[in-house]
Amino acid sequence: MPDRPATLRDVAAAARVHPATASRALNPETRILVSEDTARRVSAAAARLGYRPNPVARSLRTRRSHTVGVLIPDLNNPLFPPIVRGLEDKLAAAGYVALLGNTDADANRERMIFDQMRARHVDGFVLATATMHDQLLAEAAAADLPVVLMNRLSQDYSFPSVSVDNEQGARMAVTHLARLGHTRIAHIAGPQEASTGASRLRGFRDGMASHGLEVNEDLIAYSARYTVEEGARCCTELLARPGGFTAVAAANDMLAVGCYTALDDAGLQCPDDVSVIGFNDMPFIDRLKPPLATVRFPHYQLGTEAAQLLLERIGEGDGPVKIMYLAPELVVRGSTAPLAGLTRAAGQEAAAQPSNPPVPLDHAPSRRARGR
Amino acid sequence: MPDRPATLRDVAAAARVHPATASRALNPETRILVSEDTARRVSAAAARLGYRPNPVARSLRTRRSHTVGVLIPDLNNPLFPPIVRGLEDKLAAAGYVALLGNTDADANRERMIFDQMRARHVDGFVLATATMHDQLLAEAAAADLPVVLMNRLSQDYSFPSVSVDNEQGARMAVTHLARLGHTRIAHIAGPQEASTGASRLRGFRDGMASHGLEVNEDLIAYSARYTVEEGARCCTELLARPGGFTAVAAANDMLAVGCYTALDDAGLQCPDDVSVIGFNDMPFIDRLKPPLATVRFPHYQLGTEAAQLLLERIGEGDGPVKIMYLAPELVVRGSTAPLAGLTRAAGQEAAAQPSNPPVPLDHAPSRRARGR
DNA sequence: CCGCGTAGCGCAAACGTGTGTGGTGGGGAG
DNA sequence: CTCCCCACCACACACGTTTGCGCTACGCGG
Repeated sequence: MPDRPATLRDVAAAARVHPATASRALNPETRILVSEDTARRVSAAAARLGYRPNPVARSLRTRRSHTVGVLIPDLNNPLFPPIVRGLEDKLAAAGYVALLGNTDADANRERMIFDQMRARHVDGFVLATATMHDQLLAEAAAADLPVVLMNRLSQDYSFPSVSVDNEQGARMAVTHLARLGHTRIAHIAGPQEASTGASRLRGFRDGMASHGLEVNEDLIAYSARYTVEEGARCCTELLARPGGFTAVAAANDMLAVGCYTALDDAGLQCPDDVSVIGFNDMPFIDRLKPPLATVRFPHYQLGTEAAQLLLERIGEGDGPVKIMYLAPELVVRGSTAPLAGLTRAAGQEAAAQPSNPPVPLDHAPSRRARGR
Repeated sequence: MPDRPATLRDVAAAARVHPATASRALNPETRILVSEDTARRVSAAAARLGYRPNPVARSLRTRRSHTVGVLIPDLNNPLFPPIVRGLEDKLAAAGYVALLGNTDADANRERMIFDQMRARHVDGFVLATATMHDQLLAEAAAADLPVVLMNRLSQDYSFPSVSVDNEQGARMAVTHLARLGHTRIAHIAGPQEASTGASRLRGFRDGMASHGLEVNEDLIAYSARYTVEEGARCCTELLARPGGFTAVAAANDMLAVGCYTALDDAGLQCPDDVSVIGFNDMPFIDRLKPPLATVRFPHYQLGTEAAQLLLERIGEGDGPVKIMYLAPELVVRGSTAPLAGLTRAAGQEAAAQPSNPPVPLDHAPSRRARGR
């Protein structure tokens, strides 16, 4: 065996043809240009020599790196691993590979990573980072770089995107709480620079209105980031305000977990004193102290759809811009309970059945906690 | 501005030198070969044109892709995101980028991904996949490909590796349970093809022996994979065997979570009826129903150290093979309690202080559950 | 029989960079 | 003054692949 990996010239020599012919014979696109006989001969030689085309040389020539950049805030956020897996699986099936970068919601870091990836000549970008109106999109558009937005939208430019229907999801959360009898419902809003934060707030307001509930601005706290700490801070802040509340809808599971800590510190019980509902249905969130009720969307599929959209953009150049929404799904768990003094039956909605195809983690049917 | 990105020839032309000279002037290694004056001129021209070296062309020439392959079982396992971040951060600082592949503990998939990455000419590998004696290592060694093992060892070949001291960690878990008064301690072993599974089992046996406790084979169940389901299956199996037990040390947090489900299904309370301790201190594991006691190791640092070792291998060719162990740390939480009938004081060990630098998730000091 | 279209293949030039080799000029030593 | 050495730079080629172009041979219609 050769210590040096077989090159196209070796294959060509073995098949007694010119390297150019070997190239055409091996490329499915151009195989029709060579006779069937020689194509077979070349293929045989390639197989015999264990030939593997050098993607670096190919990239240099074709100006296609078959890599895409994926920018996310932080891989440690349990929301992202399934999404990233969906992305990578889909991309890998098409011969692409993802370079992922964690921006930590830092604009400078984001800029650095973006430039670095552009220097590496990625064929496209999937942006799941939070900031809404930034210059990166303009640059990418100017450079004709395919970009797909994930879980965010952009009004300035029109980019393909795939995201969950956040307004609808927030409405569903509010509706659930309202049906349990809650009227004073608080909201911990996400960062308003993020489209998820803004649209979930809209959905919250809309849902309250449609149930004839007053939206008291005192019952809305604005978090600066999607973290447990921020959730705790906001919840504590809400508890200090006058009026009080019996339920809180958080814009995100992380923020909801923060509520747990804040309620704990205040000596309050969830769900007996305060019902809590989150958003995202992060892995393992169903195993928390009271299992967290939340709004689920198919994480893995979000990734595959984003990959699909990007591949279409890369392949066909510019077609129609597709904006895709995935339907959210209410998941009722033990962190919400009927308002004290109501009949138990008020809370007996059927919990949605877990039916995401690829999330391999155990979703054992968690029993609803009994209200007392 | 040029629609076409500036190339080295453009820079050379702007500085009135030959491209070769420009190349040498810009490369820190070879800068001494050109006069200081021209070096300055070239640098100025490069800056003015916004020149970014084309990494593809450079890779083709230098046979260095500045990419490394990272193979892990499954990104959805919460253990891995912090590790991967450590890896990527360290690699990025050195100008490298990680291509990560999820093997799903499937040998065929692993083989495919490995080949694909080799085809992409990665400069090295970080292998965190579980199977111990495989052919991939032999191939990599034969091809002189730098390889670093993460959380696994190989006796056949000598590869650099970084992992937690699994035996010591398992001993610490057993010691903790023994000090609480438990004598009948069960073990849910990890897959024995994985070095973690084997060494934690050794540590368990060793710990039991050093406390003068009998290691009954009936109290050891072997899981096929590190999953919640397998943990539940094994725990149920243990419960069905004669003799009984009052504490269980799982080889992994996932398996421990499975114990929760199994105990729940059997109508048993943790920690009142059975104490449970895990291994890894996965993110969010401190927020479970009873917060899970476990053995922690610095995840992020595991990643950075692996990256460091790999970079050394890549840079300096072959030096001494370093085998690095990170010290584990016992984390006592509410899932373990003194054996019923003992004095409370027996369980009053000080909980280890959380002091990992980079794990940004909230580790609120979880109060120990009171044994009754 | 000739011309032309076409299938099939070879030739060579790229893509952008790194590097071995050679050549030129100037300065210092003999 | 001559020779040599060294600093500095240009030349050319290589890395492995794709692709536009042109050449040859063959078949077929006029």
